Amino acid sequence: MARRTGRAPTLATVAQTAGVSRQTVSNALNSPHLLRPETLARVQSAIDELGYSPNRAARQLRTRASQLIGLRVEPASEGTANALMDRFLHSLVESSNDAGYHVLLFSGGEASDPLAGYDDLLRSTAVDAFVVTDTYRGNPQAGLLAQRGAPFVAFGRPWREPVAEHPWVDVDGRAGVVLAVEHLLARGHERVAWIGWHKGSHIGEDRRSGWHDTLHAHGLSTTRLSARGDDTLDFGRRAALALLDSEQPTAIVCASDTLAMGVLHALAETGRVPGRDVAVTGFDDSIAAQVVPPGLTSVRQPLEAVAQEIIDVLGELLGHREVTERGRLLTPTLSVRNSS
Amino acid sequence: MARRTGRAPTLATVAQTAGVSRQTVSNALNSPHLLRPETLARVQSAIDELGYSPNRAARQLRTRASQLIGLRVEPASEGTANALMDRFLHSLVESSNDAGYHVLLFSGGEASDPLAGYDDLLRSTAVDAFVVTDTYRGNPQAGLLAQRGAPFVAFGRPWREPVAEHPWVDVDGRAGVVLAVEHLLARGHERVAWIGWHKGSHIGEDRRSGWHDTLHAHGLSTTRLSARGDDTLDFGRRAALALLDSEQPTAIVCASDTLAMGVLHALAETGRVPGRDVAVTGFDDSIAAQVVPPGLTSVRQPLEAVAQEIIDVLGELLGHREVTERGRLLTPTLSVRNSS
DNA sequence: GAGCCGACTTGGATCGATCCAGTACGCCGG
DNA sequence: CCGGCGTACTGGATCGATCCAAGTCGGCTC
Repeated sequence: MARRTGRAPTLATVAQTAGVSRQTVSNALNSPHLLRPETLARVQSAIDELGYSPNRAARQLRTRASQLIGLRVEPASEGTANALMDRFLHSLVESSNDAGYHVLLFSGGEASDPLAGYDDLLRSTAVDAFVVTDTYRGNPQAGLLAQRGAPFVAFGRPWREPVAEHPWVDVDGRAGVVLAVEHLLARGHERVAWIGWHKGSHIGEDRRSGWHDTLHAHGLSTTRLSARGDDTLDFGRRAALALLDSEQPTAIVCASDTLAMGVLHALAETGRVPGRDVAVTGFDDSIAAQVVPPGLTSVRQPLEAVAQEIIDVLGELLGHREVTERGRLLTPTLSVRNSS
Repeated sequence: MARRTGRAPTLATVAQTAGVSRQTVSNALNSPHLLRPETLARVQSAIDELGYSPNRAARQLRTRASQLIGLRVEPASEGTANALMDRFLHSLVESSNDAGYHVLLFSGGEASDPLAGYDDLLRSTAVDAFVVTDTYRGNPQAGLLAQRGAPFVAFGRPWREPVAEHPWVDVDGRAGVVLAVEHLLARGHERVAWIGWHKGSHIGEDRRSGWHDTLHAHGLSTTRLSARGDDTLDFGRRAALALLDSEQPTAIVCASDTLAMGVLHALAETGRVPGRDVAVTGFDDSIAAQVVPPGLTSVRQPLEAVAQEIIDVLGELLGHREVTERGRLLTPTLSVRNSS
C-alpha cells in the first residue's frame, strides 16, 4: 500500500517502477485490452504497490471532463413535510458513484436569478452536466441551460412547453393519486374529497385529475368535494375543517403530505381518529408520514429509479450517444398505513 | 457577454484582448493590488466581454487545491424521524459557497469499510478536505483519516479519545436536554421520565445526564423513570406504554424525535392527548416534530452555526493558519410546541 | 543627465495525464 | 533472407493557469 513519500506518486512514477513507459500505464488504466496480459499484471502490481490514483485535475484538464454532476440545492423550507430531497439525493449519489461520477452541490444564492451558480460552474468547466430538480416552479432554468448548450437532465416534465427538447425523467403523479383513490374505493369509501394546490400548478392539476377521473369512472360525484390552496399545514387544516363541516367526506385525498398533516391536525382538533372516522392519504411518503401516529397512507415516488434513469440519460448525453427517449415517466406506488 | 466561439476563452485570450500578458491577467484575478487601477479595469472589461472564468482543472493542477470539500452520505434510514442531514447539508453548502468552496458528495458503499471512498478521493487529489459526520457510531473514520494526514473536521466530539488531535464542532446535547427539562419543570411537572438510547452510547448518556442532573438539582427523583433502548419508533412506544402503566409520569423527555414520535403513538393508542395529559419532548426538531399534531416540542441543533464553524475551521486548516481551538461546542435551543 | 528605485510586465517552465506520430519487434509468406 | 503487416511500446507536445526569474519603464534624486 501507499508508500510514505513526500509527494503522491504520478503516472511517471508507476511507469518507472513497472519498467514501462507512461503511455503504457495510461493504456493499462484506460484501454487495458491493448496490453499483453503479462505487462498489464506488472503495471497493476506497481499501481497497487505505490497506491497510485490518477490525478483528477490533470486528467480533467486533458480530457475536458470532470466526472462531476452539478446539483443546486434550493433553500430549505421548514415546516413542510416534504423531505423528498433527502431521499433523492441519496439515490442520486449512489447511482452517480456507480457510474463513475460524483455529485457537486452548490447553492443558488437568491431565487431572483435562476441561473445563479450555473453559469460559473459551466464556464470554468467544473462540472460535466447538471441535474435540475426545481421543476415545481415551472423550471425556468431548463430553457436557459438549453440555450447555452449545457448538458442537463430535468427531474420533472416541462409542463409549459411539452415539446421541449431536453431530456427529463418524471413520476406520474396522476397515476399515484389513482392508486390512492382506488385503494379508498376498495375500502368502501364513496365520499372522497380532494385537497390540493392552486389551479395554476400543472403538477397539482395533474394529480387532481387522478382523483377527479377515478371517482367519475366509478360513477361517484366530486361536486363540492374539492379544495385548492397553498401547500401549507394551515391550508390543509382549514380546508379539512370546512369540508368536514359541510360535506362530510369519509376520505380525504391530498396532493402532498404537508396538506395531509394539516388534515390530521383538523381531525385531532375535532376529536376524530384518522383511519377510523375519516381516511386520509398524502403524497411523497415523507418521513413525517412514516412516523406520525397512526401512520399516514401516502403515494411513494420511486426516487431510486428516478435517480438511476437520470444517470442513465446523462451517460448517454455525455457519451455522445443517442438519447433513446426524450422523456421517461415512472409510476409511483402506494404505502398503505393506518390512516386509511 | 459570452461570445459564441468554438472554444471557451482562456487566460491567453483575455490577455490578447486586453493587450497585456497572461501573468497580468492572472494577477488581476489573484492579486489585483499589483495592478494599476487603469490596467485592472481594462483587464476586467476584457474578462466581462469574453465571459471568461478560469479553468478549474488547470488551476487545480497547478495549485494543488480543488476548492472541493468531500462529504460522505450515509445510507438513508427510513422510518426514523431524523432529517438532520437535510438541514445540515443545506447549511454546509451555503457556508461553503460563501467561502469559495463546493461540496462534493460521495457514497461509501458498504458500511464494512469506514474508509471506502475517502481513500480514492484523497489520493487523486479530488478534494481538499473532508467533513465527517458519522460520529454517532463512534466515528471510526476520524482516527484513520488523521493517520493519513487528511485534513478534515468532524461534526461530533471524539468521545472515545477525548484527547484526539483533530478539530471538531459539536452541539451540547446535555445542555439541550437541560433546556427541555427546565421548561417542563417551569410548567409544574414533577414526574419527568426519560426515554433514551443504550448505555453504550456516549451521546445518549450525555443527553441523559442533562435530564438526570436537572431533576436532582431540583430535588426531584429519577428512580424507575428511565428507559433505554434502540432508537426506533417501536421502542419509544413500548417504553412509554410501560412507564405510563407503572410510574405515571406527567412528562416524558426523549433522546430523539424518533423516540418521541413513538411516545405519541403510545399516547394515541391509550386515548391520551399529548400536551394535555402527558407532556412530551424530542430532540432534533425534525420536520416530523414540526408537522405532527399537535406539534412536538423539541431541542433544536443550531446546524447553520455548526456548518459555519466547520467551514471556518476548514479555512484555517487549509490556509495553513493555526487552528485556534481544537473543539468548539455550540448550544442548542428549544422549539416549544403544543406537546408540552 | 546619470544612477537608482520600485512598480509593473514579460516569456519560459511547470503541474500530471492524455493525444499523437512514430519506432521496435515478432510473425508470416515469398 | 527480405519485405509487409500488425501489435506493443516510446518520446515529445498539449491542455490552461500559476510560479519564477528576469526585464522594461517611468519617476525621482543629486
